[in-house]
Amino acid sequence: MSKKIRVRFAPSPTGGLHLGGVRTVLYNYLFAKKHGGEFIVRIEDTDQTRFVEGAEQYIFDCLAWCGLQPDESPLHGGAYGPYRQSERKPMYKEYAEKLIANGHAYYAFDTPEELEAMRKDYKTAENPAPQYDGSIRMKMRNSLTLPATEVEKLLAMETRYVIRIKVPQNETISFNDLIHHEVSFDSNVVDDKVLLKADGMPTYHLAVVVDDYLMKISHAFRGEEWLSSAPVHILLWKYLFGLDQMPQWAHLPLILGPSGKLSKRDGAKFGFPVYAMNWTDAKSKELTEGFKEKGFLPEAFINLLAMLGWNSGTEKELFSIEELIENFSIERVHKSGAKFDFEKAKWFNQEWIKKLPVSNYESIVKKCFTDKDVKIENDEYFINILELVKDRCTLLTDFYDQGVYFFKAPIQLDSEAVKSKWNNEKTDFFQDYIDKLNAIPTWNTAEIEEAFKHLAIEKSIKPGELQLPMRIMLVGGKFGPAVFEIACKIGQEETINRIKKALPIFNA
RNA sequence: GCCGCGUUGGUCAAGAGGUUAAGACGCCUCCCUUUCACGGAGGAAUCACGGGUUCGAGUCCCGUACGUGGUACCA
Repeated sequence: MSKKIRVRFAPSPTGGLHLGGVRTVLYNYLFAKKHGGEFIVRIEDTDQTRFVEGAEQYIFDCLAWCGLQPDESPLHGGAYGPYRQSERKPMYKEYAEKLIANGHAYYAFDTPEELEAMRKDYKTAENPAPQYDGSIRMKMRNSLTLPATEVEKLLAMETRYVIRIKVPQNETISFNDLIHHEVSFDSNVVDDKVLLKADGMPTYHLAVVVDDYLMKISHAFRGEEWLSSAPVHILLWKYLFGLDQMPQWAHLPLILGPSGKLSKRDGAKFGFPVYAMNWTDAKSKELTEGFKEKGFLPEAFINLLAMLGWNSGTEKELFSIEELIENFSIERVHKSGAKFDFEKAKWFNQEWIKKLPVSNYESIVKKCFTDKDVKIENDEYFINILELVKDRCTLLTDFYDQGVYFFKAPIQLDSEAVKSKWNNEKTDFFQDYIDKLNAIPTWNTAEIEEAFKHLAIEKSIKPGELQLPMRIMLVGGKFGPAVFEIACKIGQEETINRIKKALPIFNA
């Protein structure tokens, strides 16, 4: 009885992959994995005017980064290919013609100009956007209004035509959505959507039902922006394959930006990424930053996306992909859209930085350093440093600022922080401290600190008043782990050098 | 305009007729720390509105408002 679980993500290769898209992938993936099913990626490239070179590969790169690998796709193979709709073109026409034969669709010969005229002529105050529907299809040029001989002739002459669905009048079209439950529409407000375009390509509406059928899709998850066109799909399933064959629908809530629907613009305006990875528009050369390049861990990205529209019902918020698979349930997906909050997103990343062993992201962070010409010669030392500063980083890119001073002396010293309390006694202290440091036989944190405190007491200065200047000398600013720890890590010679270099700056 | 979907603190949210309406992010205060974080303790802040139903409504029903999506030979 119960079919094998098969779900699909069906993107159009037209540009960057945004948050909402990845979340749709994620929910598909989680559902499939939880039920031992298959996750398919089908490329919906039926609109040749919007096709963008490289966009398909980019989508797969994003999925790979997120760790959401398809079981079947144009790149991964599978038994239900081809997985690009452009390569399936002949299949759709067959079904469109079947619909005509059964009286559920018709040829329409109206030119774009005629359609435009129709929209203008029938436009009224109450109906500002007239549709090609049951109330006006009999006034247009199609195989319903033209004599059969005329239709034959037009077809024989290879006149450009489209095939439109003939939506019945006065019916209630309803279906049971996994998230919204019972949803229904009055068929009179559903228009006769184009099924097959003049170029022979199917529209989304035809393609999605034909392919979902042929690929044996059991559950269809998609964004809520599709809910309004669901009645067309329901009708098509009814006419073509039978409602009992239809997948279970789940229309996922939208992810909103600070003001309405989340857009690429929001990202630019508010300074957060909306795409999974960097995307450069081929024409404008405009670069849109991605979560990956912003310094997000894929674990965190997945985690935060999962929580945007779903909740386990417990207080747990940090989930690994395995835990998500185990806990996910479509019943707990919310009905309403969620506003994306970058602050919370950063919190997830910070938590994952703390949670994961540094070896997980060492190479990514290393690249941040080498990109800025800081050479990492000792991996063990590098990992050590990362461990030391990880609590201070919310993005992977933060490691650079939090850790550079372990590899090279600070260029700028925040001398303003010490100036007001700086005096000759302190200069004197540090000069003597240099000698003490030189005398330390085995360089370690305890010895460095011991020498510091003894000398401070000897000179009757509170050690606390000397720690900040010392920190500025070594780090350059008011941040970082314990000072003596830092001194220990950077070494005897380097510590002394930095103090020597800083003294004249403080005295200036 | 019409149609669909939605509405618990600033944000994410728990909640399935009876709760002092969880928790998290952010914000504020304090502790820890003579740095910055981490960690810990506390605080401010919410059921869109109006009618019902009910002994009792954030929870059910109806309206209104607001938000959001659709209204293409785009997906």
